[in-house]
Amino acid sequence: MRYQPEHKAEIHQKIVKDAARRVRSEGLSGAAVSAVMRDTGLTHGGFYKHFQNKDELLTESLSESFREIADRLTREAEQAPVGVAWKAIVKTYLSPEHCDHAEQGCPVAALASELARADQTMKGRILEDLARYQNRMLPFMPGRKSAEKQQAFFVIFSTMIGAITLARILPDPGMRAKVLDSAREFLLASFG
Amino acid sequence: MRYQPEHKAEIHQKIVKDAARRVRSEGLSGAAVSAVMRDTGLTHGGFYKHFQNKDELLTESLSESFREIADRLTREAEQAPVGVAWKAIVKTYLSPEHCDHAEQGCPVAALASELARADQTMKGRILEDLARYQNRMLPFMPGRKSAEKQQAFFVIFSTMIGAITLARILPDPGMRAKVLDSAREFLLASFG
DNA sequence: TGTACATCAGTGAACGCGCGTTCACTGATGTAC
DNA sequence: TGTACATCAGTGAACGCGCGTTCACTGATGTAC
Repeated sequence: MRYQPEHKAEIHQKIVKDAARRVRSEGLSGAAVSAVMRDTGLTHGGFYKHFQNKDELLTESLSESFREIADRLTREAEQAPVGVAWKAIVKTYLSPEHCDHAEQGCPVAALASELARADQTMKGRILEDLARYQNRMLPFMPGRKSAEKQQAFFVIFSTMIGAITLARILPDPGMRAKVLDSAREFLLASFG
Repeated sequence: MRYQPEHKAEIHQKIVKDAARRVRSEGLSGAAVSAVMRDTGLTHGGFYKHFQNKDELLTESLSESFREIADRLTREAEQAPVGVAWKAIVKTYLSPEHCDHAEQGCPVAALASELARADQTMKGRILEDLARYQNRMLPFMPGRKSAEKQQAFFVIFSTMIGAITLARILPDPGMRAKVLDSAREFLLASFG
C-alpha cells in the first residue's frame, strides 16, 4: 500500500503520543515497543521504519509529555488574573484529575526516580526538556526579581511533585485528597 | 559445609541489606537477583534457600529501607532541642549527603513512581511500611493537635520528597544545592 | 492507454540477551550405632 | 573411637519468557516507457 505524503509523519506522531501515555502509566522500562505499536494499531516490526531504536522513542515521548503538561498549565495560567497565575498552576497540578491520570500528567511526577537513573545521552535530552518546561513556568511564578521567581519555581514544583508522588502511592481516595489539599492550601497560603 | 545455627539468618539479613541498597540505586526492576547475590558474595542459585521469590526479597528490602531512613531521622530528631525536632529532620533529609546517596536514603524519594505502580500484594506491604514511617515521624512534626501534625507531615514530606527527586535529576551540583536550599529555607521559615 | 517496474510503510517469524526460576549435585559437619 | 549416613547452605548449568531488534516478504500505488 502506498500512502499520502503526510501519512508517515502523522503515524510517527501518533506512535509518540501513544508512547507518551504508556510511558507515563507504566514507566520507562514498562512500556514495551510491541505494546505501544499495538496502541497505535500496528505491529512491532514497523517500529523501525519510524525510529532508530527504543531510546529515540523514549526521548521523543518524554519531550511530548513535557510539552503537553506545559501547554495545559500555561493555558490555565493565562486564563487567570495577572499576578495570581501561579495559583491556577498549583490548583491544576494538585487536582484529583492530575493525580488520578498519571498517563496524561507531568512526566517528572510520573517517572521521577527513573529519570534520575536515565543514561547520560537520555539525561541530556531530559534536561533540555526540563529547562524548557521551567522557562515556560517562570513568568507565572510569584516574586519580583527573577531570582525570586526561580526560587519560587523550585519550591512550588518540589512540593507539587512530592505531593502527587506521595498521593499516588496511597490507594484510598480520602487520604489522597488529604495530601493534595494539604499541599495546595500550604502553597496558596505561602507567597501571599 | 555445615553452618552455625545463626548463619542462615545472618546471611538472609545480609542479602536483604544488600538488596535494599541496590533497589534504591537501580530501581525495583533494575536490581537483578544475580547482582544482589553477587553483592552478598554468593551465587544466584542459593537465593531460593532464603526467599520464595523475588517479590519476597523486594518487600523485605523495602521494609529494611524504610526502617533505615526512619532510624536515621529519628536519631537526628531526638538529638535536637524539643520543639524543633522537625527542623533536624528537614536538615537531614534535604542534605547533599542524602541527595547524593539514594542507595542509603528514603525509599519513597528513591523509588517514587515505581512504588505507585507496584502490584496489589506488594502495595499492601508498602502501605504498612509507609504508615509505620509516618507514625514514627508524627511526634516530631510541628503543630499542637494531631490533625495539625498530620497536615505538617504531608506538607513537609511532600516538599522534601519532591525536592530530592527534582535535585537528583539535575547533574550540576550547584543547581542541586539551589533546589535543596530553596526547599529547606522555605520549610524552616514556614511553621514558624 | 496499457504494461512492467520501483517504492516503501507495514507484517510477522526469528534471533539473542538478560532475567527469574529450577534442579541435580557438592561437601563440610553433625548424628546414630 | 571409628564408620556410615543424614543434613542442608551453596553451586552452576539449564529452561522458559519477554523484550528489543532484524529481515525477507507483501501489496497498494506511483512512474517510465
